[in-house]
Amino acid sequence: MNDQLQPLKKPARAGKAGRSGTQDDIVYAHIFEAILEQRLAPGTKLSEEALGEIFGVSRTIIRRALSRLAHESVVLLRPNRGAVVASPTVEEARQVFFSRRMVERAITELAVQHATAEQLAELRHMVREERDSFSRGDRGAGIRLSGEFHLKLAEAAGNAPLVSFQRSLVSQTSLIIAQYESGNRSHCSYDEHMQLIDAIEARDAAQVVSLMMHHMDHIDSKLNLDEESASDDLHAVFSHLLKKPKVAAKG
Amino acid sequence: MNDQLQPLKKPARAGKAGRSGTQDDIVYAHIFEAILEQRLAPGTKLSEEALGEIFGVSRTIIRRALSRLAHESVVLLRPNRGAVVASPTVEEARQVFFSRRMVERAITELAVQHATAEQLAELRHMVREERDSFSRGDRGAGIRLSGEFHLKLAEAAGNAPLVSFQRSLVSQTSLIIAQYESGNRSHCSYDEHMQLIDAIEARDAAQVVSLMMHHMDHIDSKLNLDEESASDDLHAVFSHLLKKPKVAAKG
DNA sequence: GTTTTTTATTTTGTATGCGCAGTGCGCCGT
DNA sequence: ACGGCGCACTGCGCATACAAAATAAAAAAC
Repeated sequence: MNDQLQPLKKPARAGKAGRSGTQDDIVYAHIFEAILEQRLAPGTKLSEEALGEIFGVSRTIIRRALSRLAHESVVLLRPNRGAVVASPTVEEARQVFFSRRMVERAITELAVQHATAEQLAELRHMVREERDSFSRGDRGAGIRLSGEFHLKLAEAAGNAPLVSFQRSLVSQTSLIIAQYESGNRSHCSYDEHMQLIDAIEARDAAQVVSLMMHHMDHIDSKLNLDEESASDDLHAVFSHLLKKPKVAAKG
Repeated sequence: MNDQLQPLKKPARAGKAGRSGTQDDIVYAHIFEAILEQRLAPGTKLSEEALGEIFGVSRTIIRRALSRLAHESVVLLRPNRGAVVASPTVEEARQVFFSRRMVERAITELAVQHATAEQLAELRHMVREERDSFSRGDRGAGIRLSGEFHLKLAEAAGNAPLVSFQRSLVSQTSLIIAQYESGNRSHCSYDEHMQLIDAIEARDAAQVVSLMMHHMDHIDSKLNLDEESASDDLHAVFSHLLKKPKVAAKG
Protein backbone atom coordinates (compact mmCIF):
# COMPACT_ATOMS: atom_id res chain seq x y z
CA MET A 1 0.00 0.00 0.00
CA ASN A 2 1.71 3.12 1.14
CA ASP A 3 5.33 2.47 0.51
CA GLN A 4 6.21 6.02 -0.28
CA LEU A 5 8.02 6.84 2.88
CA GLN A 6 7.43 4.74 5.90
CA PRO A 7 8.80 6.45 8.99
CA LEU A 8 7.59 10.01 8.40
CA LYS A 9 10.50 11.67 10.02
CA LYS A 10 10.33 15.26 11.04
CA PRO A 11 11.92 17.86 8.79
CA ALA A 12 14.12 19.38 11.43
CA ARG A 13 13.34 19.52 15.07
CA ALA A 14 10.23 21.43 14.39
CA GLY A 15 9.49 22.94 17.73
CA LYS A 16 5.83 23.01 17.00
CA ALA A 17 5.46 19.39 17.97
CA GLY A 18 5.38 18.01 21.44
CA ARG A 19 1.71 17.30 21.20
CA SER A 20 -0.07 14.06 21.04
CA GLY A 21 -1.20 14.06 17.42
CA THR A 22 2.04 13.08 15.85
CA GLN A 23 1.12 12.70 12.22
CA ASP A 24 -0.75 15.95 12.08
CA ASP A 25 2.18 17.87 13.33
CA ILE A 26 4.66 16.15 11.09
CA VAL A 27 2.70 16.83 7.96
CA TYR A 28 2.00 20.35 9.13
CA ALA A 29 5.67 21.00 9.79
CA HIS A 30 6.75 19.53 6.48
CA ILE A 31 4.39 21.62 4.45
CA PHE A 32 5.11 24.73 6.46
CA GLU A 33 8.81 24.27 6.04
CA ALA A 34 8.43 23.66 2.34
CA ILE A 35 6.56 26.92 2.06
CA LEU A 36 9.20 28.77 4.03
CA GLU A 37 11.92 27.22 1.92
CA GLN A 38 10.04 28.55 -1.06
CA ARG A 39 9.93 25.10 -2.53
CA LEU A 40 6.21 25.73 -2.65
CA ALA A 41 5.40 28.91 -4.45
CA PRO A 42 2.48 31.07 -3.40
CA GLY A 43 -0.60 30.03 -5.25
CA THR A 44 0.51 26.43 -5.61
CA LYS A 45 -2.42 24.09 -5.34
CA LEU A 46 -2.15 21.65 -2.47
CA SER A 47 -4.07 18.59 -3.57
CA GLU A 48 -5.17 16.46 -0.68
CA GLU A 49 -4.72 13.21 -2.52
CA ALA A 50 -1.29 14.10 -3.83
CA LEU A 51 -0.07 15.15 -0.42
CA GLY A 52 -1.54 12.01 1.08
CA GLU A 53 0.41 9.90 -1.39
CA ILE A 54 3.58 11.82 -0.72
CA PHE A 55 3.43 11.59 3.04
CA GLY A 56 1.94 8.14 3.08
CA VAL A 57 -1.07 9.13 5.12
CA SER A 58 -4.73 9.41 4.35
CA ARG A 59 -6.48 12.55 3.33
CA THR A 60 -7.87 12.85 6.83
CA ILE A 61 -4.47 13.83 8.17
CA ILE A 62 -3.67 16.06 5.25
CA ARG A 63 -6.93 17.83 5.71
CA ARG A 64 -6.24 18.50 9.36
CA ALA A 65 -2.82 19.85 8.58
CA LEU A 66 -4.20 22.06 5.85
CA SER A 67 -6.92 23.25 8.13
CA ARG A 68 -4.34 24.25 10.67
CA LEU A 69 -2.23 26.00 8.10
CA ALA A 70 -5.30 27.76 6.83
CA HIS A 71 -6.09 29.03 10.25
CA GLU A 72 -2.67 30.60 10.39
CA SER A 73 -3.28 32.06 6.95
CA VAL A 74 -0.33 30.19 5.50
CA VAL A 75 -2.54 28.40 3.07
CA LEU A 76 -5.82 29.55 1.63
CA LEU A 77 -8.69 27.09 1.85
CA ARG A 78 -11.23 27.64 -0.87
CA PRO A 79 -14.47 25.76 -0.36
CA ASN A 80 -14.87 22.89 -2.79
CA ARG A 81 -11.84 24.14 -4.64
CA GLY A 82 -8.98 22.93 -2.53
CA ALA A 83 -6.11 24.59 -0.76
CA VAL A 84 -3.41 26.79 -2.21
CA VAL A 85 -0.31 28.31 -0.71
CA ALA A 86 -1.25 31.74 0.51
CA SER A 87 0.20 34.68 -1.30
CA PRO A 88 -0.11 37.59 1.06
CA THR A 89 -0.48 40.92 -0.60
CA VAL A 90 1.45 43.97 0.43
CA GLU A 91 -1.59 45.25 2.22
CA GLU A 92 -1.98 41.99 4.13
CA ALA A 93 1.68 42.15 5.03
CA ARG A 94 1.19 45.63 6.42
CA GLN A 95 -1.72 44.47 8.52
CA VAL A 96 0.29 41.61 9.89
CA PHE A 97 3.14 43.91 10.79
CA PHE A 98 0.80 46.33 12.46
CA SER A 99 -0.51 43.55 14.66
CA ARG A 100 2.99 42.27 15.23
CA ARG A 101 4.08 45.62 16.57
CA MET A 102 1.14 45.78 18.91
CA VAL A 103 1.65 42.26 20.18
CA GLU A 104 5.41 42.45 20.45
CA ARG A 105 5.16 45.57 22.52
CA ALA A 106 2.82 43.88 24.95
CA ILE A 107 4.92 40.75 24.97
CA THR A 108 8.15 42.52 25.74
CA GLU A 109 6.56 44.46 28.56
CA LEU A 110 5.21 41.27 30.07
CA ALA A 111 8.36 39.31 29.42
CA VAL A 112 10.42 41.83 31.32
CA GLN A 113 8.20 41.19 34.29
CA HIS A 114 7.79 37.44 34.04
CA ALA A 115 10.66 35.86 32.15
CA THR A 116 12.55 33.35 34.26
CA ALA A 117 16.22 32.55 34.06
CA GLU A 118 15.47 29.21 32.43
CA GLN A 119 13.37 30.87 29.78
CA LEU A 120 16.13 33.34 29.03
CA ALA A 121 18.62 30.52 28.74
CA GLU A 122 16.29 28.71 26.39
CA LEU A 123 15.92 31.86 24.34
CA ARG A 124 19.67 32.22 24.07
CA HIS A 125 19.90 28.65 22.96
CA MET A 126 17.35 29.25 20.24
CA VAL A 127 19.18 32.30 19.00
CA ARG A 128 22.38 30.29 18.73
CA GLU A 129 20.57 27.71 16.68
CA GLU A 130 19.14 30.43 14.52
CA ARG A 131 22.58 31.88 13.94
CA ASP A 132 23.92 28.44 13.06
CA SER A 133 21.16 27.88 10.54
CA PHE A 134 21.93 31.11 8.78
CA SER A 135 25.66 30.46 8.79
CA ARG A 136 24.93 27.03 7.33
CA GLY A 137 22.99 28.80 4.63
CA ASP A 138 19.76 27.13 5.68
CA ARG A 139 17.55 30.10 5.12
CA GLY A 140 14.25 28.30 5.64
CA ALA A 141 15.32 26.91 9.01
CA GLY A 142 16.66 30.32 9.94
CA ILE A 143 13.41 32.05 9.22
CA ARG A 144 11.55 29.36 11.08
CA LEU A 145 13.81 29.55 14.10
CA SER A 146 13.63 33.31 14.07
CA GLY A 147 9.87 32.96 14.27
CA GLU A 148 10.13 30.40 17.02
CA PHE A 149 12.23 32.81 19.01
CA HIS A 150 9.45 35.34 18.96
CA LEU A 151 6.99 32.62 19.85
CA LYS A 152 9.11 31.55 22.79
CA LEU A 153 9.28 35.13 23.89
CA ALA A 154 5.51 35.24 23.84
CA GLU A 155 5.43 32.17 26.04
CA ALA A 156 7.75 33.91 28.44
CA ALA A 157 5.19 36.69 28.68
CA GLY A 158 2.83 34.23 30.27
CA ASN A 159 -0.36 35.19 28.48
CA ALA A 160 -2.00 32.29 26.66
CA PRO A 161 -4.18 34.23 24.20
CA LEU A 162 -1.21 36.34 23.26
CA VAL A 163 0.83 33.25 22.56
CA SER A 164 -1.88 31.88 20.34
CA PHE A 165 -2.13 35.09 18.38
CA GLN A 166 1.60 35.40 18.15
CA ARG A 167 1.81 31.90 16.70
CA SER A 168 -0.46 32.91 13.89
CA LEU A 169 1.31 36.20 13.31
CA VAL A 170 4.72 34.59 13.30
CA SER A 171 3.62 32.04 10.74
CA GLN A 172 2.31 34.74 8.49
CA THR A 173 5.37 36.88 9.01
CA SER A 174 7.60 33.97 8.08
CA LEU A 175 5.66 33.50 4.90
CA ILE A 176 5.89 37.18 4.11
CA ILE A 177 9.61 37.24 4.75
CA ALA A 178 10.12 34.16 2.64
CA GLN A 179 8.26 35.87 -0.14
CA TYR A 180 9.38 39.44 0.05
CA GLU A 181 12.75 39.58 1.72
CA SER A 182 15.35 40.72 -0.73
CA GLY A 183 17.82 38.02 -1.58
CA ASN A 184 20.60 37.13 0.82
CA ARG A 185 20.41 40.37 2.64
CA SER A 186 21.93 38.85 5.75
CA HIS A 187 18.79 38.35 7.74
CA CYS A 188 20.94 38.86 10.83
CA SER A 189 18.08 39.25 13.22
CA TYR A 190 19.79 36.91 15.66
CA ASP A 191 22.00 39.75 16.70
CA GLU A 192 19.05 41.87 17.66
CA HIS A 193 17.50 38.87 19.30
CA MET A 194 20.48 38.58 21.60
CA GLN A 195 20.27 42.24 22.48
CA LEU A 196 16.62 41.76 23.32
CA ILE A 197 17.42 38.93 25.70
CA ASP A 198 20.09 41.00 27.38
CA ALA A 199 17.72 43.88 27.89
CA ILE A 200 15.06 41.57 29.27
CA GLU A 201 17.54 40.07 31.65
CA ALA A 202 18.41 43.59 32.78
CA ARG A 203 14.69 44.15 33.31
CA ASP A 204 14.92 47.36 31.39
CA ALA A 205 11.41 47.65 30.05
CA ALA A 206 11.86 50.85 28.10
CA GLN A 207 14.99 49.55 26.46
CA VAL A 208 13.41 46.22 25.53
CA VAL A 209 10.42 47.84 23.93
CA SER A 210 12.64 50.24 22.08
CA LEU A 211 14.82 47.43 20.80
CA MET A 212 11.81 45.43 19.76
CA MET A 213 10.28 48.30 17.86
CA HIS A 214 13.55 48.88 16.05
CA HIS A 215 13.73 45.17 15.37
CA MET A 216 10.33 45.37 13.77
CA ASP A 217 11.45 48.35 11.74
CA HIS A 218 14.46 46.45 10.51
CA ILE A 219 12.45 43.44 9.46
CA ASP A 220 10.03 45.76 7.75
CA SER A 221 12.74 47.64 5.92
CA LYS A 222 14.28 44.45 4.59
CA LEU A 223 11.19 43.58 2.64
CA ASN A 224 11.24 43.99 -1.05
CA LEU A 225 7.98 43.95 -2.91
CA ASP A 226 8.87 42.38 -6.22
CA GLU A 227 10.22 38.92 -5.90
CA GLU A 228 8.18 35.81 -6.54
CA SER A 229 9.24 32.47 -7.89
CA ALA A 230 9.31 28.84 -6.87
CA SER A 231 8.23 25.41 -7.91
CA ASP A 232 4.73 24.28 -8.61
CA ASP A 233 5.22 20.53 -8.64
CA LEU A 234 4.39 18.87 -5.37
CA HIS A 235 6.32 15.73 -6.15
CA ALA A 236 9.39 17.70 -7.04
CA VAL A 237 9.15 19.79 -3.92
CA PHE A 238 8.95 16.78 -1.68
CA SER A 239 11.22 14.59 -3.75
CA HIS A 240 13.77 14.43 -0.97
CA LEU A 241 11.24 12.56 1.11
CA LEU A 242 10.33 10.04 -1.53
CA LYS A 243 11.97 6.74 -2.03
CA LYS A 244 10.63 6.15 -5.49
CA PRO A 245 10.52 9.06 -7.87
CA LYS A 246 7.30 7.90 -9.43
CA VAL A 247 4.36 6.29 -7.74
CA ALA A 248 2.17 4.07 -9.80
CA ALA A 249 0.04 2.35 -7.24
CA LYS A 250 -3.31 3.89 -7.81
CA GLY A 251 -5.09 3.25 -11.06
CA MET B 1 -34.93 9.55 24.09
CA ASN B 2 -34.21 12.84 22.49
CA ASP B 3 -36.03 13.80 19.39
CA GLN B 4 -33.27 14.46 16.98
CA LEU B 5 -33.90 17.48 14.88
CA GLN B 6 -34.08 16.73 11.22
CA PRO B 7 -33.57 19.82 9.08
CA LEU B 8 -30.70 21.37 11.05
CA LYS B 9 -31.98 24.86 11.34
CA LYS B 10 -29.82 27.58 12.71
CA PRO B 11 -30.17 28.52 16.37
CA ALA B 12 -30.77 32.20 15.84
CA ARG B 13 -29.28 33.99 12.98
CA ALA B 14 -25.85 33.19 14.20
CA GLY B 15 -23.78 35.87 12.60
CA LYS B 16 -20.81 33.58 12.44
CA ALA B 17 -22.23 31.90 9.40
CA GLY B 18 -22.30 33.30 5.95
CA ARG B 19 -19.54 30.97 4.95
CA SER B 20 -19.58 28.01 2.70
CA GLY B 21 -19.33 25.13 5.11
CA THR B 22 -22.87 25.16 6.24
CA GLN B 23 -23.07 22.14 8.48
CA ASP B 24 -19.90 22.97 10.33
CA ASP B 25 -21.09 26.40 11.19
CA ILE B 26 -24.52 25.28 12.21
CA VAL B 27 -23.23 22.68 14.60
CA TYR B 28 -20.62 25.09 15.84
CA ALA B 29 -23.17 27.80 16.45
CA HIS B 30 -25.57 25.40 18.18
CA ILE B 31 -22.98 24.13 20.59
CA PHE B 32 -21.59 27.56 21.20
CA GLU B 33 -24.99 28.99 21.94
CA ALA B 34 -25.80 26.07 24.22
CA ILE B 35 -22.65 26.81 26.15
CA LEU B 36 -23.45 30.50 26.37
CA GLU B 37 -26.96 29.70 27.48
CA GLN B 38 -25.38 27.58 30.16
CA ARG B 39 -27.42 24.64 29.03
CA LEU B 40 -24.05 22.98 28.77
CA ALA B 41 -22.21 23.34 32.02
CA PRO B 42 -18.45 23.69 32.06
CA GLY B 43 -16.86 20.30 32.20
CA THR B 44 -19.70 18.58 30.39
CA LYS B 45 -18.45 15.86 28.15
CA LEU B 46 -19.19 16.37 24.49
CA SER B 47 -19.37 12.95 22.91
CA GLU B 48 -18.93 12.97 19.19
CA GLU B 49 -21.36 10.17 18.61
CA ALA B 50 -24.03 11.66 20.81
CA LEU B 51 -23.73 15.05 19.16
CA GLY B 52 -23.76 13.47 15.75
CA GLU B 53 -26.95 11.66 16.65
CA ILE B 54 -28.52 14.84 17.95
CA PHE B 55 -27.66 16.99 14.97
CA GLY B 56 -28.16 14.26 12.42
CA VAL B 57 -24.66 14.51 11.01
CA SER B 58 -21.68 12.28 11.12
CA ARG B 59 -18.83 12.47 13.55
CA THR B 60 -16.73 14.14 10.89
CA ILE B 61 -18.75 17.31 11.13
CA ILE B 62 -18.96 17.21 14.87
CA ARG B 63 -15.24 16.78 15.06
CA ARG B 64 -14.65 19.84 12.94
CA ALA B 65 -16.98 21.93 15.00
CA LEU B 66 -15.34 20.76 18.21
CA SER B 67 -11.95 21.45 16.76
CA ARG B 68 -13.00 24.97 15.98
CA LEU B 69 -14.45 25.49 19.41
CA ALA B 70 -11.30 24.09 20.91
CA HIS B 71 -9.23 26.55 19.00
CA GLU B 72 -11.23 29.34 20.50
CA SER B 73 -10.76 27.75 23.90
CA VAL B 74 -14.47 27.30 24.34
CA VAL B 75 -14.10 23.56 24.63
CA LEU B 76 -11.15 21.61 25.84
CA LEU B 77 -9.97 18.80 23.61
CA ARG B 78 -8.19 16.07 25.51
CA PRO B 79 -6.40 13.58 23.31
CA ASN B 80 -8.13 10.24 23.23
CA ARG B 81 -10.38 11.35 26.03
CA GLY B 82 -12.91 13.46 24.27
CA ALA B 83 -14.01 17.05 24.43
CA VAL B 84 -15.45 18.88 27.40
CA VAL B 85 -16.86 22.33 27.81
CA ALA B 86 -14.04 24.60 28.86
CA SER B 87 -14.07 26.06 32.32
CA PRO B 88 -11.79 29.05 32.25
CA THR B 89 -10.05 29.78 35.49
CA VAL B 90 -9.84 33.21 36.99
CA GLU B 91 -6.27 33.52 35.82
CA GLU B 92 -7.27 32.60 32.27
CA ALA B 93 -10.04 35.14 32.44
CA ARG B 94 -7.56 37.79 33.48
CA GLN B 95 -5.30 36.93 30.59
CA VAL B 96 -8.17 37.17 28.16
CA PHE B 97 -9.15 40.55 29.50
CA PHE B 98 -5.61 41.79 29.28
CA SER B 99 -5.52 40.87 25.62
CA ARG B 100 -8.96 42.30 25.09
CA ARG B 101 -7.85 45.68 26.38
CA MET B 102 -4.87 45.68 24.12
CA VAL B 103 -6.85 44.67 21.07
CA GLU B 104 -9.82 46.90 21.73
CA ARG B 105 -7.57 49.90 22.06
CA ALA B 106 -6.01 49.21 18.70
CA ILE B 107 -9.37 48.46 17.14
CA THR B 108 -10.98 51.64 18.30
CA GLU B 109 -8.08 53.73 17.06
CA LEU B 110 -8.29 52.08 13.67
CA ALA B 111 -12.06 52.17 13.55
CA VAL B 112 -12.05 55.90 14.06
CA GLN B 113 -9.94 56.20 10.97
CA HIS B 114 -11.59 53.63 8.76
CA ALA B 115 -15.18 53.02 9.78
CA THR B 116 -17.61 53.80 7.01
CA ALA B 117 -21.13 55.11 7.37
CA GLU B 118 -22.54 51.73 6.38
CA GLN B 119 -20.50 50.00 9.02
CA LEU B 120 -21.67 52.42 11.66
CA ALA B 121 -25.25 51.85 10.61
CA GLU B 122 -24.74 48.13 10.83
CA LEU B 123 -23.23 48.53 14.27
CA ARG B 124 -26.22 50.51 15.43
CA HIS B 125 -28.50 47.83 14.10
CA MET B 126 -26.63 45.20 16.04
CA VAL B 127 -26.82 47.18 19.24
CA ARG B 128 -30.57 47.48 18.82
CA GLU B 129 -30.84 43.74 18.44
CA GLU B 130 -28.69 43.28 21.46
CA ARG B 131 -30.92 45.54 23.47
CA ASP B 132 -33.98 43.66 22.28
CA SER B 133 -32.49 40.36 23.30
CA PHE B 134 -31.83 41.56 26.80
CA SER B 135 -35.25 43.10 27.11
CA ARG B 136 -36.71 39.81 25.95
CA GLY B 137 -34.76 38.17 28.71
CA ASP B 138 -32.73 36.16 26.25
CA ARG B 139 -29.47 36.37 28.08
CA GLY B 140 -27.56 33.94 25.90
CA ALA B 141 -28.45 35.79 22.72
CA GLY B 142 -27.62 39.04 24.40
CA ILE B 143 -24.17 37.94 25.37
CA ARG B 144 -23.62 36.55 21.91
CA LEU B 145 -24.78 39.74 20.19
CA SER B 146 -22.70 41.83 22.51
CA GLY B 147 -19.72 39.82 21.41
CA GLU B 148 -20.68 40.13 17.77
CA PHE B 149 -20.77 43.88 18.19
CA HIS B 150 -17.17 43.90 19.24
CA LEU B 151 -16.34 41.58 16.40
CA LYS B 152 -18.05 43.86 13.92
CA LEU B 153 -16.13 46.76 15.34
CA ALA B 154 -12.95 44.84 14.71
CA GLU B 155 -14.01 44.36 11.12
CA ALA B 156 -14.55 48.07 10.83
CA ALA B 157 -10.94 48.54 11.88
CA GLY B 158 -9.94 46.84 8.67
CA ASN B 159 -7.16 44.65 10.00
CA ALA B 160 -7.67 40.96 9.27
CA PRO B 161 -5.35 39.48 11.88
CA LEU B 162 -6.95 41.63 14.54
CA VAL B 163 -10.38 40.41 13.51
CA SER B 164 -9.26 36.84 13.79
CA PHE B 165 -7.80 37.38 17.23
CA GLN B 166 -10.80 39.34 18.33
CA ARG B 167 -13.07 36.49 17.29
CA SER B 168 -11.23 34.16 19.58
CA LEU B 169 -11.13 36.64 22.42
CA VAL B 170 -14.80 37.44 22.12
CA SER B 171 -15.72 33.77 22.25
CA GLN B 172 -13.71 33.28 25.37
CA THR B 173 -15.05 36.45 26.92
CA SER B 174 -18.59 35.31 26.25
CA LEU B 175 -17.88 32.05 27.99
CA ILE B 176 -16.30 33.86 30.91
CA ILE B 177 -19.24 36.22 31.21
CA ALA B 178 -21.67 33.34 31.05
CA GLN B 179 -19.78 31.70 33.86
CA TYR B 180 -18.81 34.54 36.09
CA GLU B 181 -21.26 37.35 35.62
CA SER B 182 -23.08 37.98 38.83
CA GLY B 183 -26.73 37.14 38.54
CA ASN B 184 -29.07 39.07 36.31
CA ARG B 185 -27.12 42.24 36.73
CA SER B 186 -28.58 43.79 33.62
CA HIS B 187 -25.65 43.38 31.32
CA CYS B 188 -26.60 46.72 29.79
CA SER B 189 -23.52 47.12 27.71
CA TYR B 190 -25.62 48.15 24.73
CA ASP B 191 -25.80 51.62 26.14
CA GLU B 192 -22.04 51.94 26.15
CA HIS B 193 -21.95 50.37 22.73
CA MET B 194 -24.10 53.16 21.39
CA GLN B 195 -21.86 55.76 22.94
CA LEU B 196 -18.90 54.12 21.31
CA ILE B 197 -20.54 54.32 17.90
CA ASP B 198 -21.35 57.98 18.44
CA ALA B 199 -17.78 58.77 19.36
CA ILE B 200 -16.48 56.88 16.36
CA GLU B 201 -18.83 58.76 14.10
CA ALA B 202 -17.50 61.99 15.59
CA ARG B 203 -14.00 60.71 14.82
CA ASP B 204 -12.93 61.55 18.32
CA ALA B 205 -10.14 59.06 18.82
CA ALA B 206 -9.26 59.95 22.37
CA GLN B 207 -12.88 59.80 23.42
CA VAL B 208 -13.47 56.45 21.75
CA VAL B 209 -10.47 54.87 23.38
CA SER B 210 -11.46 56.31 26.72
CA LEU B 211 -14.99 54.98 26.37
CA MET B 212 -13.73 51.59 25.31
CA MET B 213 -11.38 51.31 28.25
CA HIS B 214 -14.17 52.22 30.60
CA HIS B 215 -16.37 49.73 28.87
CA MET B 216 -13.77 47.06 29.54
CA ASP B 217 -13.60 48.15 33.14
CA HIS B 218 -17.33 47.83 33.47
CA ILE B 219 -17.42 44.37 32.01
CA ASP B 220 -14.59 43.42 34.29
CA SER B 221 -16.24 44.84 37.35
CA LYS B 222 -19.42 42.90 36.69
CA LEU B 223 -17.62 39.64 37.05
CA ASN B 224 -17.01 38.10 40.36
CA LEU B 225 -13.63 36.74 39.61
CA ASP B 226 -13.02 36.08 43.24
CA GLU B 227 -15.17 33.06 43.82
CA GLU B 228 -15.21 30.26 41.34
CA SER B 229 -18.64 28.98 40.56
CA ALA B 230 -17.80 25.52 39.38
CA SER B 231 -15.02 23.54 37.89
CA ASP B 232 -14.47 20.26 36.19
CA ASP B 233 -11.16 19.94 37.92
CA LEU B 234 -11.79 17.66 40.83
CA HIS B 235 -8.48 18.53 42.36
CA ALA B 236 -9.37 22.17 42.42
CA VAL B 237 -12.89 21.56 43.66
CA PHE B 238 -11.86 19.31 46.52
CA SER B 239 -8.48 20.82 47.08
CA HIS B 240 -9.44 21.81 50.60
CA LEU B 241 -10.19 18.19 51.39
CA LEU B 242 -7.43 16.47 49.53
CA LYS B 243 -4.06 15.80 50.92
CA LYS B 244 -2.94 13.31 48.29
CA PRO B 245 -4.94 12.75 45.11
CA LYS B 246 -5.55 9.11 44.38
CA VAL B 247 -5.56 9.63 40.65
CA ALA B 248 -2.25 9.16 38.95
CA ALA B 249 -0.99 12.67 38.62
CA LYS B 250 1.89 11.93 36.35
CA GLY B 251 3.43 14.56 34.18
C1' DG C 1 -13.11 28.91 -36.48
C1' DT C 2 -15.42 30.22 -32.36
C1' DT C 3 -18.69 29.45 -28.88
C1' DT C 4 -21.77 26.83 -26.17
C1' DT C 5 -23.56 22.68 -24.30
C1' DT C 6 -22.87 18.23 -22.69
C1' DT C 7 -20.14 14.77 -20.74
C1' DA C 8 -16.26 12.80 -18.40
C1' DT C 9 -12.61 13.16 -15.07
C1' DT C 10 -10.63 14.91 -11.22
C1' DT C 11 -11.06 16.61 -6.48
C1' DT C 12 -13.28 17.85 -2.47
C1' DG C 13 -16.93 16.87 1.13
C1' DT C 14 -19.25 13.49 4.02
C1' DA C 15 -20.20 9.09 6.08
C1' DT C 16 -18.84 4.79 7.99
C1' DG C 17 -15.94 0.76 9.50
C1' DC C 18 -12.08 -0.95 12.00
C1' DG C 19 -8.63 -0.92 15.46
C1' DC C 20 -6.71 0.92 19.68
C1' DA C 21 -6.32 3.59 23.76
C1' DG C 22 -8.52 4.87 28.08
C1' DT C 23 -11.66 3.60 31.92
C1' DG C 24 -14.19 1.12 35.03
C1' DC C 25 -15.42 -3.21 36.95
C1' DG C 26 -14.96 -7.87 38.39
C1' DC C 27 -11.96 -11.63 39.69
C1' DC C 28 -8.34 -13.64 42.01
C1' DG C 29 -4.51 -13.83 45.23
C1' DT C 30 -2.91 -12.84 49.78
C1' DA D 1 -11.41 -8.18 53.75
C1' DC D 2 -8.29 -5.64 50.97
C1' DG D 3 -5.23 -4.66 47.20
C1' DG D 4 -3.45 -5.96 42.63
C1' DC D 5 -4.47 -7.64 38.02
C1' DG D 6 -6.91 -8.44 33.93
C1' DC D 7 -11.04 -8.19 31.11
C1' DA D 8 -14.76 -5.98 28.91
C1' DC D 9 -16.86 -1.64 27.45
C1' DT D 10 -16.94 2.77 25.70
C1' DG D 11 -15.50 6.04 22.48
C1' DC D 12 -11.98 8.32 19.68
C1' DG D 13 -8.06 8.18 15.71
C1' DC D 14 -7.39 6.92 11.31
C1' DA D 15 -8.36 4.95 6.87
C1' DT D 16 -11.41 4.00 3.39
C1' DA D 17 -15.64 4.22 0.58
C1' DC D 18 -19.13 6.84 -1.46
C1' DA D 19 -21.41 11.15 -3.22
C1' DA D 20 -21.45 15.90 -4.87
C1' DA D 21 -19.21 19.66 -6.93
C1' DA D 22 -15.99 21.73 -9.96
C1' DT D 23 -12.93 21.66 -13.69
C1' DA D 24 -11.48 19.99 -18.04
C1' DA D 25 -12.49 18.09 -22.29
C1' DA D 26 -15.09 16.87 -26.18
C1' DA D 27 -18.69 17.43 -29.28
C1' DA D 28 -22.17 19.99 -31.53
C1' DA D 29 -24.17 24.19 -33.12
C1' DC D 30 -23.51 28.71 -35.01
